[in-house]
Amino acid sequence: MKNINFIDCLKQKGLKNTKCRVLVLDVLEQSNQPIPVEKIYLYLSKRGLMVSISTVYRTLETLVEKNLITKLNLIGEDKAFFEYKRIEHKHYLICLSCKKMQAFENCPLGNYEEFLQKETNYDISGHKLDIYGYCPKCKKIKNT
Amino acid sequence: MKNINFIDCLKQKGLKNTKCRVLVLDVLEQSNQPIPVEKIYLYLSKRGLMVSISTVYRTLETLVEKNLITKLNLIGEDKAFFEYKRIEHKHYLICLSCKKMQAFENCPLGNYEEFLQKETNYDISGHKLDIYGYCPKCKKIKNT
DNA sequence: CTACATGCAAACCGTTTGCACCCTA
DNA sequence: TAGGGTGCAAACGGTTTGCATGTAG
Repeated sequence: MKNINFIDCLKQKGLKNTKCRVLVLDVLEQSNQPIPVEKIYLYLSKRGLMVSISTVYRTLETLVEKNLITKLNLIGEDKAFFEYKRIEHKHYLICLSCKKMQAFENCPLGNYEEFLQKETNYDISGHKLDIYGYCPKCKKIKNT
Repeated sequence: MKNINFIDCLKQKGLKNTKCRVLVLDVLEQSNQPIPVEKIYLYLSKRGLMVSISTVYRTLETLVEKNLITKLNLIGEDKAFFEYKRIEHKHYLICLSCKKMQAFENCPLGNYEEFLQKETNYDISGHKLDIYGYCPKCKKIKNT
């Protein structure tokens, strides 16, 4: 029962154990791609948790602050997406047509950050890389 | 007088030559970093062009459609930024504290897109890479 | 002269907030 | 039982839109 992990996880971060928080973590952890707020809200209610949308926003904000999830801004979307923060470093290949987001794990940056840090004297904390294109299905449709 | 270029440019794209469009292109072309809409609006009025904010939005939308400028969504900003679309391929090193955006031109992706295209069978059209950190100045402040 | 560009104000939509109430620890 | 979490509704801020008017080609 992984939800117990989430409960511990919340406790460690000094957060109270709340149905909403646990379920949000669960929903995001289950998903293999970032989700917009409305969908999170929807999933929660599907699982029988009726919360107000503002609670969802507040929950997400808290979990971002505590570094348990990540907020994403994607091209062509004017709302925020969220994803569970895994240990692995991930990037997404995003289909411009169907919006499907497929993760790929090997990061092409390599040790470029270190190099850039030396070169610019910045204190680099991370990067954001998304690759855009058309998935095999949409590519076919586009070309017919 | 580069504005003549812009006029030609608009004509080529089948757009009417408008003060607002030319000036927006000029403002973005002048800037060495992406600008939010309000600032564009401000610059226009500084240069003596009083337009309504909706015209600015419509202008930007049009120019994006015609591939003359690019719309950006940046982490931690809930509004859109725009930049002039140059031939060179650029990425930004963004300071999380002062929000300064410094471009760097050598793209660490190399031929990774080709590789990914072969591997995934996607039709890849581009990518978005931003690197985040603290600039030398803010880094110093942060550590004191 | 006509299609497209603009101004204005209202609508929109995602997100945030103030306040009263509730519940976890 | 105290301090954080929640619901509700209103506010907010960036962006879009409908419609009447103006203007480039």
